[in-house]
Amino acid sequence: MSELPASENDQPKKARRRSVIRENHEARILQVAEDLFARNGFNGTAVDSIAEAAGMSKQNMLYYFPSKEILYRRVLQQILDLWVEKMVLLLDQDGGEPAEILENYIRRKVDMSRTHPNGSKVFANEIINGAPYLREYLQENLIDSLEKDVALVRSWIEAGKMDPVDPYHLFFVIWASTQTYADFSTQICLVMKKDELEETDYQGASDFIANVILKGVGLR
Amino acid sequence: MSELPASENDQPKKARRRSVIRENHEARILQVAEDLFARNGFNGTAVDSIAEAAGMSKQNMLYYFPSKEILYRRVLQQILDLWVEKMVLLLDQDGGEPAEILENYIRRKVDMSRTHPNGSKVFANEIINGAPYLREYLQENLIDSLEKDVALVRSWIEAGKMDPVDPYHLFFVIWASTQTYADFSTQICLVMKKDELEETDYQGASDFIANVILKGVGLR
DNA sequence: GTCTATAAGGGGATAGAC
DNA sequence: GTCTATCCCCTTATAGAC
Repeated sequence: MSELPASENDQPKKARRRSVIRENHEARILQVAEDLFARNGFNGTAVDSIAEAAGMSKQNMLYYFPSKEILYRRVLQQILDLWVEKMVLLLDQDGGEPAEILENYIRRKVDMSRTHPNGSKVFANEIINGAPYLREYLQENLIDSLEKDVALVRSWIEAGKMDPVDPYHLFFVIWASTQTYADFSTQICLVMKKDELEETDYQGASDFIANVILKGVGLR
Repeated sequence: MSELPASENDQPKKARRRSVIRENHEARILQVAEDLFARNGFNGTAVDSIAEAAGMSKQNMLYYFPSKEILYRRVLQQILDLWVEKMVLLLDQDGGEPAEILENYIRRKVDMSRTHPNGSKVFANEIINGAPYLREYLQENLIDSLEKDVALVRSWIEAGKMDPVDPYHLFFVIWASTQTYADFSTQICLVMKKDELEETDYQGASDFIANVILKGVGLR
């Protein structure tokens, strides 16, 4: 009688409710974990502190994510899925002009720093520390899409639409410039003497980066 | 008889030899500590592993640096002294033209990433994690020198020598672009499919950043 | 799913002999 | 200055009751 057949469309209330609880708890854990990993790094974050922030006991948290490493990998995965989906490539607007495509890319990346600063910081921590957990993922996912973007930029150069710059350095500089408003926000806030960055700061950053880079590579 | 007066120019051999040992050991510890803190962060670096890399026992290491935090602060201090001395300001060449001053600044910063990548990574880790240890130092040292640099850029703009860009964003972008070749070298190596960056990569980075930014702000 | 209890180990730091 | 021995806390993770 306690055996519940795993029927899809006739799921008993009990089972359905359990899975809703699981989803809610997992989502909450992932959210606070991202925040804490961003602020304290992997080693600096105690499982206990994550559980506390999520409003449950450590043991209960470990019921959902059996180990800290598994949880960390899930946090990374969540970030990367978002980045790959929205950020990595230029190619989602084939028809546009180079200047328009590049400017949109830059503005989207700054916007990502504004809306997902913690994800960016977790990612930055990972990379600085040698990318122990996501080296493979980057090799399998980042490289190919970047190659396509590089080829696109090369085609613009060959068509005489922009200056003959090195496309790799172009992307490295765009990534660095846009992500710095998330990763180094502490330093930026410090010198700007404010507690946190405001809308206008991100706006100013987008404008500056887009203007300087587009003009700098001969697209404006 | 065992009491040695602290005379300056008549120091007994024994004391002098001891102090040489101390200096050598401290230097070696600081060096390997910078490397390990860069790769693993503060929390990810065991005192034991620093001692081992320095070729001595943990207890012996703690004789020179009584605590891990004291050692870490010294590592940070060492990096910052170097940066402040050589990097932070534009002002050491009053006579030059804006384009020349800015280009030199950019090239020096890329060079810093090449010659002191570990220092840059330790610094980056600190900032990303909210600058717990060097917030004060930055407030006392970075802000003032930046303000001077910002004022200088403003004077260039007022003199009509360059486009009216926001000087703060200019510096944030220069910092990010130049430091990324140290901090994110793992990612850069990954997509360039090489084990480490070479001379020509830094050269290419300097050229790209200097060209794009100078042209981008109307200085070329 | 959640709790109490606890195992098991790592890591920072100190005491004291030599 | 260096070594042996040790303390003790923090942290991850598991066992088992409810």
